[in-house]
Amino acid sequence: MKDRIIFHLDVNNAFLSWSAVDLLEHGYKKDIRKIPAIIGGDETRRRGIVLAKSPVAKKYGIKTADTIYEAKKKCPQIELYPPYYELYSKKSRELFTYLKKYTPTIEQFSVDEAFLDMSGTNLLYKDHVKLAHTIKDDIKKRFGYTVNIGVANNKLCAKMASDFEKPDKVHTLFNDEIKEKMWPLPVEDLFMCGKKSAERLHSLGIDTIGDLAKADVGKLYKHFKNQANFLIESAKGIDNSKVIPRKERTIKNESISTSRTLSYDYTDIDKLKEILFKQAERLGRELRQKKKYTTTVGIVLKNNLFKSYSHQRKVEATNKNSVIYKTACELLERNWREDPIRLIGIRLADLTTNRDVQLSFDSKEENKEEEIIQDVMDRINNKFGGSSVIPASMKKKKD
DNA sequence: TCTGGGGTCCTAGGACCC
DNA sequence: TCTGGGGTCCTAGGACCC
Repeated sequence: MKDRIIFHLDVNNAFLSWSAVDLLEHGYKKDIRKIPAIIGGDETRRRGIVLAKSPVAKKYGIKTADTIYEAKKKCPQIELYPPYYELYSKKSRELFTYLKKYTPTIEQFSVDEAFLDMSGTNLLYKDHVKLAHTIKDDIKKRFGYTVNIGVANNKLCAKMASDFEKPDKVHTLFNDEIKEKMWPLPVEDLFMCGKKSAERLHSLGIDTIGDLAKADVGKLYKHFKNQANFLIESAKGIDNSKVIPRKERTIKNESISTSRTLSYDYTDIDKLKEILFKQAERLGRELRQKKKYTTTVGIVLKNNLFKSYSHQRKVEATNKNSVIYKTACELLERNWREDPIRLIGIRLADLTTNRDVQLSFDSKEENKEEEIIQDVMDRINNKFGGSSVIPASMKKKKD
């Protein structure tokens, strides 16, 4: 079998770069990529964490997901900019549209990451490494920000390669380079080996990816169960997964969710329900937009001690705000431990496309009426955003 | 004013059925 | 009179990713 050629493309400091480009386009004098700057959440609303950092900020030891408080301690003159998610979606769409001209086999891995299967394009592109450079440079010229591209024989190695040295670089990690380029790295650098797994591996004396590649599956099985084999194969640079465009992907139990960190801890169940109401509405609308129905409604709570707990329940396939809200409220009533709540959210899981439910005539009539009302409200809310229209029963204060 | 928000996947344990 | 046991569905919790 011929070797595959896979690219992994990663926008350097995506949120910060995209904000920087947008600010410059709007006449802002500073390029925030060149100063100690971060994109971060709102501290006053208790969402103060670092979402992206400039290379200078990184030099001060600031890491993604640090608190803003920590970041300021590490670098007092740090400049903080808010995130603009709509801008990021727009930049992301723009990028993916552009990438499609090189291959139709693109997998969007996140808002700023993509896998491209370049196998079989040898006739078109003789030198894939050169092509990667061309794409990288063209993106910089066209869009004004830099990317890293990893070139390898599978997705895992391409992903590892794009992570090597940043920014604005192309790296290769072909099968014959794995020992030399990947094995000396610490295990925590291995994709899908997170903090918990890395800690355990270190405690077993497995420190580098090379150590892990040579480890005995039997010995690791005790600690990692079925994960053991996967970790060792990954360390060897083995990965047979395909590049699958989103549309063609089948997800086992598709879910959508929304959650909110509250600006102070709530101890009043009615206030919690008000939040659930808005969330039910938002998810209901998303469901209807996707033309899907949910069969599982769940809530998630995080208390003042950062302890999270969740409860879920199967429901008849539905896309109605009222059912989602009612179920969420019941779950809250039954399971809230009366602890101060820092975060609350709703999750809809096991989404389906068709609603194979038998309805009685009466409920059909009721249904129709609710559907008409919901449809009108959706259209207004989609147009004007958020909860422009809400039932009178919910008309009062905001979060 | 220290610790976001949106996802996928896996596992353990209990209920229930034959 | 010693406790079967396989399969499926469901829930809660957690690991991992960005």
